[in-house]
Parts: sequence; structure tokens; C-alpha cells
Amino acid sequence: MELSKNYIPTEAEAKWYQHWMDKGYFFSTPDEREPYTIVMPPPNVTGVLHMGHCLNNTIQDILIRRARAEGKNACWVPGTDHASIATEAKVVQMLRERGITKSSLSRDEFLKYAWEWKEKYGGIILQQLKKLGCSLDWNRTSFTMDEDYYTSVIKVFIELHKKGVIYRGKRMINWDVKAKTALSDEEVIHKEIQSKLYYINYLIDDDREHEDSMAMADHITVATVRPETILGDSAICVNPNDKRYTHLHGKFAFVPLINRRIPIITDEYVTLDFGTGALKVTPAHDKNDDELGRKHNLKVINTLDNEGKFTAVELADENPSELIVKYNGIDRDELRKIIIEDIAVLNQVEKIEDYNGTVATSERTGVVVEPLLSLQWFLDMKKIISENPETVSAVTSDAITFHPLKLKNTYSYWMDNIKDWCISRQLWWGQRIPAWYDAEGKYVVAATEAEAKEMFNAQYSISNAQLKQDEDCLDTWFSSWLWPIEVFKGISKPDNKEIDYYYPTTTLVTGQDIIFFWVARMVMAGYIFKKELPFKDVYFTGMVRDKQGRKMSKQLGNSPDLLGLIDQYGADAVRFGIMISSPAGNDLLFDESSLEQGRNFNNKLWNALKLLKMWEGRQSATGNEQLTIENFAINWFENRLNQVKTEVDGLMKQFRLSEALKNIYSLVWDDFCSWYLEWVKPGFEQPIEKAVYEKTVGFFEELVQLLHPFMPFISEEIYHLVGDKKDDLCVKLTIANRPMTTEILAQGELLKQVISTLRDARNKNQLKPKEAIQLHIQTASPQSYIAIENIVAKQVNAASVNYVNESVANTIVVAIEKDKFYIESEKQLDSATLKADLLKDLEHQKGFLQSVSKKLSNERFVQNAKPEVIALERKKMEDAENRIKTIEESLKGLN
RNA sequence: GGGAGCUUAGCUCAGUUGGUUUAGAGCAUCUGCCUUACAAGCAGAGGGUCACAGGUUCGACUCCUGUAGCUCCCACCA
Repeated sequence: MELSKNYIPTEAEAKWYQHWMDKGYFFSTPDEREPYTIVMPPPNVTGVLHMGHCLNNTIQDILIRRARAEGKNACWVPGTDHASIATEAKVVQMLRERGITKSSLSRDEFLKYAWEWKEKYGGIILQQLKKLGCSLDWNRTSFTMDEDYYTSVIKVFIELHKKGVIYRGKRMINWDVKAKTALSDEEVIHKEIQSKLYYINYLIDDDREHEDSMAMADHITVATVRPETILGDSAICVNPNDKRYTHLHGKFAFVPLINRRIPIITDEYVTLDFGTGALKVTPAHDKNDDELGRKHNLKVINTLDNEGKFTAVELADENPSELIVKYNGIDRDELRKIIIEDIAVLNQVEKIEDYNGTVATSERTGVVVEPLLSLQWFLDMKKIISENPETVSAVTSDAITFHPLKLKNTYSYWMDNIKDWCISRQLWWGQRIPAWYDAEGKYVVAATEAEAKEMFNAQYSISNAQLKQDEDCLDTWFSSWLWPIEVFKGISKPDNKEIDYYYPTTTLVTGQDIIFFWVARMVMAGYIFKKELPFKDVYFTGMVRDKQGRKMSKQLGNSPDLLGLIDQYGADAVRFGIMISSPAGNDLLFDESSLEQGRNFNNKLWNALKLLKMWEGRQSATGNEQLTIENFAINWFENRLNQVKTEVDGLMKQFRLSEALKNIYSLVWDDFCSWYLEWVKPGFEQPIEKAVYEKTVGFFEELVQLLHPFMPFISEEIYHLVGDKKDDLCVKLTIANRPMTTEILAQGELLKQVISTLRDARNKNQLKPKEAIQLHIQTASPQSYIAIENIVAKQVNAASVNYVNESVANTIVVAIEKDKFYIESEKQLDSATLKADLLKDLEHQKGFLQSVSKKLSNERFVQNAKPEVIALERKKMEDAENRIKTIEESLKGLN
């Protein structure tokens, strides 16, 4: 069969993925083997594959494929997340494009559209993962709103409510005015912005009669960044120790524009050196003001509606002026400008300063979050932790090991400062909160209306109550935190065979940006519902950035089209490119040139295959004059292969995947292709010893097997092309490592060094590769060269090799260790560059010798250092001395 | 404001209990090669006073302190 010039990924990839699927290699059922379980972080159901997913899932596939080859029962569960806010927003937008507003639909109608949308576009991302080669157990594909999953979320809510961990309360929450829903603290991102600090004068209500226009002297100046909330002010607060305002304690001031009379109160909370030291208190629109308001019993006056627009509803009893009518329905940003203009007209704007502050924005919609007092459902996190202390200790004790370890601190800090989790969302797409209310607002928590009625009867002695279910649904993460349990039906069908076998899962691979959203909460859920940790290792990936270090974003247009890249370079090359430099926990600077490197690696492998196929038909069992060469080469490569395999095992255990890949890459490219294959390569059109050929094929197979988790397609393709196979690499069990001989490895290193040095000398003397040389070796131990002399001769094009006891005239000489190599050529040799090299080397060696002997002549070093260290230093000194001697002799020979 | 981390070759990064020949890799650069596996390649080479300043030590890229710069996380100074 004729092989193409270069490797063509497209066909091979489609072919092998289908083959693996047909064979059912990715499917897992519980058996007697040790399980290796990974649950995929479920992407947003409407998402499309991007670099982050690619990194994430490539890592998971590598781990899973390795586990499979190690004989474990590998189970990798795919699925998607209903992502309530994001998906609902997409559905709303889709409806808007069709001219339908959400408000015109009933809940059921809306959900029908949403499900239609999900069925149509949902899970595209899962199909895309197949292109990447992900060996997922597709029979287990889950969705966080599957029927059983939904039931389990409701069940968990009811259970936690019963335990008193879930409560309902009126709290200051983060309100997303675009999505029109509450958010948890984790969904809020604080951003630095340039804004203004407005200094506004509030007139003091003075008992004195004002007889002239001196009134303006009697004011207090307040600094605020949010003048638009001024109509909700219910006090001014100063620090009790602030001497500037002592005379105002207990007095009243007037809110500009509406002249509401508000008290001037004192509280230590106010800092003296910010602004004017006087704070306007607006309990309805600021978290701190809310607390101050509670403490001082202030009135709460809400002036913004749920879209962040002005509403005068709560000002009704204040004789709303025309101004207020004018403000109605105006957006908060616009309102700020108008109010400042209007106050300026009254001459009560003292000044406006530039101000750098932070603003809270919604993680989902990006809009500025509005603090809003609202009735929501909360999870008492402190109680959860105190009842499940393992939630914290599992991580600090490394029972759950984080990679990188430093994220432990982040985790514990969050746990130590945990706040209650607002779990209700004013959305329809999600699990509806199972709370039932009667007309008076009494409620019970129950799975069904019938149960709720019974409970009303029992709890309130109300029979056949007219009940309405809570309109809100639950935070998406309130379902995702059950993911490692419920994908095995651990909540909906507790203690089934699957959950008992697969849980706890083995490794979680996820982004460090969701350590609080998801990882921490899964640990909690694990201990609450299974009394056990959910996973043993967590591998955190960083963020994928472009090569300039910028985040990938639609606006910048710097996020590459992944499927396009797969088409262009092949999935293996993409996997290689993204893995070659991505240490755990660090951001990855994505550069397309690493994909080129991956593609080139494909070709390197492909060409090695072509070479072997050429040899296949030229085997012979006779010619044995070169057996020394082959024996050493084979012996050495076998050792080297096992050395790298051992290293890779160690690196994989530490989750240092890119290091492992680098080692494999170098083993294939340098050791196998550049050294080994050249050493055993027969002369032009010469036959190859059958035994050598078979050994070489065996090595190649072992190499592609080692590579397979990283680059599954080409490795499988080569495995089948290099010889007829009945089995598949995908499920082939790893060959155990054989013991290594360090002597052979050392001799191999010496051999490489000799060849490189001689080639360098040839280069420097402008000897063409075809120009043969005579090589003379001056050494005290010729026996160390016997096994490798033929390889040396072949690799440096030496027509002859012999051993001498003294220098050889008219030659180039190079020194390696204690030995000298004389290169004799028919061509006239120019020793000038070589001499310069030798002098440079000499200088270096002398400097080195000096530092070593200085160390050795230091009494305290000799006294304190470990004996083996001293011995090593002695050896270094001896070597350096020998080498200097060799170089000096060589230089003499040149003159 | 608090915390964590980073700073090693032009770029991206390794460097695992302080001593392995006065620092390694990949990419990029330079030189020479169209050598029938591979020019998407082969053979070589150059390039770093390990951010800076102190300290501990016989010995520091490695440990400690300080300084500078960068990054991330957390946080209610309006």
C-alpha cells in the first residue's frame, strides 16, 4: 500500500472515532475492575465549543484514556447544564426576534418555547467534542433538567428546608436589572471604573428664623457617587467624634428637591476622612445604608423599580411634586444626570470630583447590579459547614488534592468567610421552587400541590387551601452541585449499584474561575448527601488567552474557530498544541504556532512509519556483519524507552501533563527518529536484519501507545498500519516497564556526545557530509568504544576507526572527557577556528577548575559537606584537570 | 484595604527536600545541507551576572528579609 506524502488527519479521525464507537470502547458498566471516573463539567446547553472547553476536555480525555490503558474501568460522563440565566436570555432574545415578548406569554408557553429551543440547539457542543476525540460514555449523557435530575433538585430543596438550612427572608440582594433576577454574591464582579463624586448641600432645619438670605450658610455637604438615589434618603450620618459636625447632632436636614425632613444621626461606621465625613443614608439602595437603617430604625424608601428605573410609588404620601412626576420611568443612569442638573438649579451642588471607584456588575449580563431589598430563598452556609466540617478539612488535609496546591488557600479563605447563598432566581427556566402559598402569604414546602394541601391542613388547620406555587426557580448551581452524584442517580435513586461503584469520582478537571460556584459546593453536596468527598483530585486549568495575554473575547475577535483549526491541523495537532505548554492552574497563552508544531509532529511520526514500511519488504536473516551496531542501538533504545516511560508515569501521577507530553515528544523525535533509526538504518537499498526490523516495529508500537492518550487518532492509525492488527490501541493494555541499565544509558549519552562533537568539528572545517574521514581515537579505555565505534563511524562518515597512543599529525583534534579524537581527511584542514574553540573551552575549564578547587580548599566545606558531595567535587576537579591537559596537548598538536 | 502568586535566553516556560561538571527545553535567530522516511526536514551553533538589594550557609536559581514591577482572588469607605 502506498502511503501519502504527509499524514492526512480528516479521514483517519472520522474513521477511528466511528470505529471506537462501534466497538463500544467508551461505554462503562460496573464490574470487578477499579473504576476511574470523571464527570465532565457540564457546559451551557446552548454553548459552542471554545478554547477553554478544548483545554478542559483534552485533559480529561488524556486522563481517561490512560486509565483505560492501565486496565481501569474508565467512565467519563458527558452532559450539559441548563444555565438558567444565560439560556433564558437566549430564549427571550430569540422570541423578541420573532416579535414575541416574554411578558405576553404564560409560564407554560414560555417553557414550551424554551424546551423547543433546547431540543434544537442544545448539545451541539457535545457533538463537537467528538471531533476532538473525546472518549465519553455517551450512554450516560445527562442534563441538569432531566426528569430525574429535576426531581432530585426538588428533593434536596425540601430536605434542606426541613433541616432548617434553607430559609426565606427579606435581605439586601444583588439585583440584575437586565435579567430581572436576584443574583448570588458569587455572580457579582467588582469592576474598577472612573466615576464622579458629587458634593451636595442639604439645608439644615434650623430653629432660628431666617430673616435674610444667609440661609445657605446653614447646610451640610454630603458626598455621594449615587445622587440618583437621593429621593430615597432617610438620614444623614456623621461620625460621633467628628468635631466639624458636633453642633448638628440631633438636628434635621432637608432632602434637596423634595424637602423631606430627615434626621442627622451619628455612627462610628462613617469615616472622617472620606468626602466630607457626612454620609447620606438610603436604606433601600445600599447594603451598608440598609444596615444603618436597621440599626437606627430608619424609613426604607424605594425609588427604583426592578428595571432600575425611577418609581415614585413609595413617595406617594409626600405630595409628589411635578419633578417627581417628571422622573417617573427614567433609567438610573439618565436620572443621575437630570437630578444633578435640577439640584444645580437650586444652587445646592457644591462641587463634582473625578473619582475612581468600584462598581458591582452582573457576571452574566454585565450590567451594574442594583442592591435591592427583596424576599428571597437562602442557604445557610455557615450551618452547612459546621454540620459538615469535612467540607473544609478534606481540602486542607489534601484528602481532596488540588492541582496546583496553592488554590487550597483561596478555597479555605472563602469557606472561612462564607456568606449565605441566595438560591432563588426570578426566572422560569430552571427548577421551580417547591413552595406553596395561600392568599395570606402562609406557605409550606412540598413536592406537589396535593402534599402542600395536606401540610396546610396539618400545619395551619386549613383544609383545601387555595394554593399558588412560588413563581421563582432555583439558581443553576443549586442543581450543578449535585452533578457528580446525580449523573449516577445518587439522589433520585439512592444507593443504586452505579452510584456505589462510581462515587466518589476520581478526578475533576475544571477552571479555577468556578472554584466557589461549583467545586466548593460540590464538596458540600458530597458531604451532605453522600457523607463522602465527591472527587479525590481536582485539576484546575487556567484561562486560555491569546498570545499577547489578552482574554479571548468576541469583541476582540481573538477567539479562534476551534472546528476550523481542527479541520486545518487535525484534532491531534490541536490537542498537542494546547497541551504542550499548559501547566495546571496557569493561564495558557494560545499560539497557533504550537498547532503547527503538533502538525509537524504528526508528519514526523508519519514519515517514521513510511521508513518502516520501506524496510518491511527488505528483511533478511543473513547479513550479520553490523550486528554490533544493532545490538547496542536496540539495547540502548529499549532502556531509553523504559526510562521515559517511567518518567512519564511519575509526571502523570503529579498531573504534569505538558511535561509528560514534552518527554514523549522528545523521545519520539530525538531518541527514536534522530538517533535510533539512523543507527539501525541499513545502507541504501540494503536489506535489514529481520530481528532488527521486528524490534523496531515493536518500539514504534510502544511509542504510539505511550502517545495515544495525547494524540489518539494518529497513534491508532499508525498502530494499524505498521502491521496487521486484530486489537485496537484505544483499549490495549499498557506494557509493563522493564528494568533499566544505567551503564547502557550512560554509554548512549557518550555516543551522542561523540557524534555531535565530531559532526561539529566537521562542520567547522567545512567538510561536506559526503567527504569521508579517517578517525583515530586516543583513549585509555578503548573497550568503552568497542560497542559503539561502528555507530560513530557510520554517523560521522568515517571510513575507518582505529586507536592510537599518541597524537596524529595533520589532523583536527577534538577532546571529549579524557579522550582525544583525531580527524584525518584528504581535504586540507584549517585549524584556526578549531583552535579558537579549544582556547575558549580551555578558558572555561580553567575557570571551572578554579571554582572547584577553591571550594575544595575551603576547610569548612570539607568539614561540613556530605561525603558524597565532596567526592563529586573531587571528581569534577579531576575531570577538569584531565580535560585541560587534553586540550593543551591538542593545542600543541595544532602548532 | 486584605490575601495569594509571579519576575530564569528575543518569546513561552521547566528547574521536585540548597551541591549532578560555574543554568535546561520548545519556538524564534544564525551557519551548512535538496544525504531516496521527513525542507512541515537534516546536521550544527550562538544567546541568560536566574528582577534588584541585603541576609543565612562551606555552598543560594533554590531558604529568609526588604525594594520594584506584574498578575489573580477577596472586600460595604459613601
